[in-house]
Amino acid sequence: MTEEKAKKRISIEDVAERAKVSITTVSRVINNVATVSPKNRARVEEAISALKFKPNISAQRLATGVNNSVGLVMPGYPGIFHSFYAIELIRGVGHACEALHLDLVFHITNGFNPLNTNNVGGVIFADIIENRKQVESALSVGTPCMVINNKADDMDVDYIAIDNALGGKIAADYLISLGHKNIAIITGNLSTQAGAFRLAGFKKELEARKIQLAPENIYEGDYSRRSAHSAAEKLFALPNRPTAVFACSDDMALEAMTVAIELGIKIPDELSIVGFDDSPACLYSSIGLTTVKQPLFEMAEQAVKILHQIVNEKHKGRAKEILPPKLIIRESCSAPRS
Amino acid sequence: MTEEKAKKRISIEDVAERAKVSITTVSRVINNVATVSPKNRARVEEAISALKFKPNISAQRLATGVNNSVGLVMPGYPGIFHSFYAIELIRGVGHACEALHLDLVFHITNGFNPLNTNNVGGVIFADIIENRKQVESALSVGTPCMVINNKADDMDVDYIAIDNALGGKIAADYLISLGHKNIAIITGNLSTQAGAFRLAGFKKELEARKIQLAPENIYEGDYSRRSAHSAAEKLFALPNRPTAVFACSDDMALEAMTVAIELGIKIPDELSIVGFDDSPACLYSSIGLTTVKQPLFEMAEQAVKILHQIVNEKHKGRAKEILPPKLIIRESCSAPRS
DNA sequence: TTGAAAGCGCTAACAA
DNA sequence: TTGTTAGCGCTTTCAA
Repeated sequence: MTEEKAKKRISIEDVAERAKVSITTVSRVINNVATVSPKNRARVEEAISALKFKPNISAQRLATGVNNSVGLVMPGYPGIFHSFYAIELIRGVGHACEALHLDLVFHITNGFNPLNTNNVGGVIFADIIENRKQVESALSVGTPCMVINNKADDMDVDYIAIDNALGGKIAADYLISLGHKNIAIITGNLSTQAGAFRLAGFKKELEARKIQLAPENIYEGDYSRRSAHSAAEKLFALPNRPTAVFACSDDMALEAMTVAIELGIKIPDELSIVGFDDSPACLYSSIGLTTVKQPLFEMAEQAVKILHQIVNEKHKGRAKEILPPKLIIRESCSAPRS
Repeated sequence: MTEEKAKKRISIEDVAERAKVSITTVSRVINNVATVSPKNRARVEEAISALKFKPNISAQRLATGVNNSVGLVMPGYPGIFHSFYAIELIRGVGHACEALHLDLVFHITNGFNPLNTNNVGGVIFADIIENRKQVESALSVGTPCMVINNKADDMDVDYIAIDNALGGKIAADYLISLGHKNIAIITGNLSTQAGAFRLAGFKKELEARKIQLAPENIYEGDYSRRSAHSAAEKLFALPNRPTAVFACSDDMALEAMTVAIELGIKIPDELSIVGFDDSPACLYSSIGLTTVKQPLFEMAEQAVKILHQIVNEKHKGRAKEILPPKLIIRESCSAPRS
């Protein structure tokens, strides 16, 4: 056998040998510990770059017990990745991880498979729909968790969410202030918090302002364009057609707009529409969509920061943050024609 | 001091103790080794679930030297995440990782910061724009790498890409077969392979079919809607206005369509448009966009599978795969008006 | 079928 | 300022 064995990865020992110091000293320069003589530091650095040494992170984690990575678990239902929502979360989390030098471990879940959260320092659950079990399981083994986009008050977990009720209120308030009295809503999926809260906030504001919300003016959608399409058709065929509609997502608002245009209904003159999300799609519709913008990116970023504090035990108490959405006015609304 | 110390994580030893076996036996059941008596196996399993034990993955990796995670590094330039391209890659990679039980470590890069690829089994580089150095560095320390969307023939690295030249040819072929003779192109960024190859394939096919491509019918865009907007304005103002245009991305095609409509040019009667990507935006334009679809999801999935083979030394030779795009016909093209 | 013990590559007392 | 050494939690010979 003259065969060579595969050359093994180079380790801290190889570096130590070449630099003629102990592995401890090498470890010290890796970790920027001050107590290393300039001479030794230089030699170690030379050896590191000559050998192209990169520390073995698994070994570091095992030795320190510290794991500087965060898991991001997202529900894997079809279409989620084509939603503006998911993209913004990934971007925000990614950005924050980058800034904090955290590894981002990305996990798409069906909600049922058990999750081994033991290889991450903490976990961010982007929404909890089907996967409450996974959150509980992570919590039970002591993994720091952060839930995004759910007011998870029933769960003894830290969370950060959008104030969806406020979002509904903002939409209602704007439409009312424009003078509308016959207002409709195409809701999101009401089994999601976002869907339910937007409707609730909207309703409440109408009530407070003494505007009637007729039952036939409430149409339950599910965020999909399909659902908005049929909702819009029914709404626009009403004998007493609403002069304004609040669609609980931009996709749905855009679809409603398309239906209206096909029907020859003039926007915003005959119909005002407000959406929710401020997705890029708004910008390229024929009529700029007025919408309620949610700080998704910021929410995701903030989630990472808080999780990081929790992991480092720098966070006091449960985090329960609620971020306000805000109105972006474009061209799709006006006062009703009298 | 009556204070309790934080309870430590439960380890294989705790399980062994409770099950009254050695840690070796516990390790065996974790790893599904056959040689464990049913009785012991049952006891270990009981202990594991009672204690909610989850193996420490860093320790496993250190002990085995095997790292079942793949890094995905994406360029971090602004806007990438709003591109259909990036999303499809993430989806495809995520899906394949899920199927192969690989951890996906997501890394957004500016292209300059050094990358420690030592904590992943292999790396997928989604496109290489600014970050050729990072690829070379990963390669030099022996990390298995896979480049996506670049025919990286100059780099001794495995890659998988789309046949962009074929994409250009397909678009040209379709337009020619419809009877067009005055055809224009709005190119992508020509400093990217995709941009350059699509143009080259397009040009070549026109030449082969003896169709003249006038210099003023070639307009260099950069995939952005802005660039397409000004390109379209110039193109449509030409004295001898083209009857067909191939825009090298759907976004650009859609923008060109918008400009045309504003100018009162009828699509497809007076102008045929073909795009590239088959992004979801196509479906919701007023006129369905005929486009060249690239198998991005499949490419990403395939990249993971190949990388996985490489890591496990089950791949013979360099992978150099090229996937064909295909034409999706919708409503934006017709024969030219004679 | 089982267990003792030697690492995997690194960090962190502790001693010098 | 430096080095020795004992782990971190797991896998894997090797013997029994």
